[in-house]
Amino acid sequence: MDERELLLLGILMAQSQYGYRINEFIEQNLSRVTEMKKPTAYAILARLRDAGYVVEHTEQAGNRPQRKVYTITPAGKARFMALLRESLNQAGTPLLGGNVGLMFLHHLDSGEARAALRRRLDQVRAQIAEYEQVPVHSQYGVELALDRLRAHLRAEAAWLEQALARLES
Amino acid sequence: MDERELLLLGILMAQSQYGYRINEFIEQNLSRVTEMKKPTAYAILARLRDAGYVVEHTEQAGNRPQRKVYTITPAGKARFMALLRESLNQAGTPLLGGNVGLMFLHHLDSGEARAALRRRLDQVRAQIAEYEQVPVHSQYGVELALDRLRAHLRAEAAWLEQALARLES
DNA sequence: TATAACATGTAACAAGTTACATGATTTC
DNA sequence: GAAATCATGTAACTTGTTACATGTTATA
Repeated sequence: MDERELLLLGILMAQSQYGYRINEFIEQNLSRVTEMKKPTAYAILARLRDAGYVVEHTEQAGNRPQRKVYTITPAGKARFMALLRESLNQAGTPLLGGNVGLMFLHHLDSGEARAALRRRLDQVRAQIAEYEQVPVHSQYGVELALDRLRAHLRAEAAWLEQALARLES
Repeated sequence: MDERELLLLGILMAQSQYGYRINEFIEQNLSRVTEMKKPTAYAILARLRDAGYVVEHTEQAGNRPQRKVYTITPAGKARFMALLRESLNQAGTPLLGGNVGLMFLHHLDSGEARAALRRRLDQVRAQIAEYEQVPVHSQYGVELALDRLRAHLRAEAAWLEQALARLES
């Protein structure tokens, strides 16, 4: 199941768009949800077109470079719903990074270990603060995803606090 | 920063080992921490050898196929500590999957949306139950990493419950 | 007048996975 | 006698990233 394909189709469900704008939107608003880069977006858009999930028509605004506007087809909408159901029905284990370091924490003396975890805690708290300030752009359901990320950040902070408390004793 | 390199060096910090056993250990005990596959492990081991972080000596037990046993060198130990510090000091945003689906949850009618989240909740609860049963093999610091994963699974369950409650109202 | 923004892409590269190759040996 | 385990790897494939190519038009 390709989350990127679902994302692009989902964006096109709301309105027809050209690649540059889609990528721009992702970079500016969805950096926390996906890390898809520009050439990848263009490539997947072309793939979706070849598969008949979207149609492409070129558009020219004034004498600016021509745009390739993508519009989702009925087949694309069906594909979107199928991918959406697939994605929502699978929980997906949170395989988060940073675990390997924790595994070997005991190789540091307890002073350094605590200092490292404290630094990590500070970073997580900073991230939480940053997320609180993210504007509530209720476009699509971004808030739901952001809310989930916030919950996990808070869980990470709480876990670090608890791990630190255990190290103190 | 390559977590896999850190992992292999960390395993070799405890004892010299040959590739097959290392991979076996990872598959059996660390499937939740890393998804590194066999050929990748062999490749990184060879790379570490070329870099002088480990030395390789072949060993033959009876007339079984010969093993390449890897032993960490002083340079390897230094490298391990450097990677460990680097890994521990960076928090790393939990970029978890499944967010894209959530973004488009509103494309399902509320009945189906709730059903999907409930299924997801069931899966997360099942995973939590599974984790409770993981034997406490205090080899290395696996428990610390597992404890963190458990915390995130519980946070995910709590978040899903809350999201469901919001959908009901 | 230089540089950033607009708009689309290609090409080279990096990294990891799957499938396959090899050959002995224990287990069913 | 067949299949699984032991043990190491290679080769082909997949996927995505970075860097580059191209050409126009606002902006500093």
